[in-house]
Amino acid sequence: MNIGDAATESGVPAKTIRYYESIGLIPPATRAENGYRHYTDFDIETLKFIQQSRRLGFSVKDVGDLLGLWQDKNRSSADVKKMALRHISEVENRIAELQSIRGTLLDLTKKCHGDHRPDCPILNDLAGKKGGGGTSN
Amino acid sequence: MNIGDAATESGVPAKTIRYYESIGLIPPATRAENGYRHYTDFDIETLKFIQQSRRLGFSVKDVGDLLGLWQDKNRSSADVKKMALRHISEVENRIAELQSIRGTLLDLTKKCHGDHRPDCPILNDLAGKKGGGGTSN
DNA sequence: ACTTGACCTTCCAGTGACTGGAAGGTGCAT
DNA sequence: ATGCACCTTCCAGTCACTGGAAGGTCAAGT
Repeated sequence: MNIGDAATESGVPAKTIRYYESIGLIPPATRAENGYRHYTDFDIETLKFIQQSRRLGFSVKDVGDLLGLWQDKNRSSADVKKMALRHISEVENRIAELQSIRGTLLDLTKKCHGDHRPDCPILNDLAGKKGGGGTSN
Repeated sequence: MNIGDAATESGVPAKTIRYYESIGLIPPATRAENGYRHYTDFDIETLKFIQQSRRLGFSVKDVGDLLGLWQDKNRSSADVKKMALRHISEVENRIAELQSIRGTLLDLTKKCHGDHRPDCPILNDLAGKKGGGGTSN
């Protein structure tokens, strides 16, 4: 299977497959006589594994670790779970940050009448000046 | 005021101030005879405005637009509000994505016993295989 | 006068995770 | 023989900084 088909099968773009090879996330593909990369069904599975891990927000470095665990038949599931729990906590921190940002922005937009006049509590807040109204955030 | 003091006052690191100048987000600072950049109180306010906008997750490009509106006394508040609302919707999309990721990960970690044994539903899912459990995904 | 140390300057490189594009080789059908 | 889709490598760009090297400047201390 050439890289284009591997890309279609796995959902990972050909460019990204080459990139993953270049950073050592996947081993160098075997080559045909013409120099084309060649992929097996196992390679496709690996690419799908990477794809799904990335979709769940694991960093490429973490994906490397997960791949190692996946292929280590002597792994302990505790190691995998630990990584997942740590990642969950990062995701939760990020969600909390974004919710705080959302709250502030909603508050500001509520205060802004949003018409042709220039007066705007959003800009006032960004400039560090107190808004017109009551309690914020 | 030299760049170090401007950094302390505004909360924007000196390196980042130079960077903002290099990409044209802020105009080139005036220079003292020795070549040192010189900042006024107005410059500090601008840097604080940028800092707060970035904290709220606006891209540097958006911050440029916001700065333009801030300094345009003929702006309409509707333009500002529109930008804020668009940004809120992006933030909300991102939150939804992260919550979906969080849900999937929580589900997987619940199914993983997390002990010395290698059997692990997390890895099975990443590999695209159905988990062991009864309930459908 | 000299040295030390904290500033400041510029420029180059690296981060993370790709993505786009140029320049050129290969395979297959017409 | 030609066209086209595919493959190859390598370089550059994205976003928003951040680190570091190499060197100039300034005020204080000895």
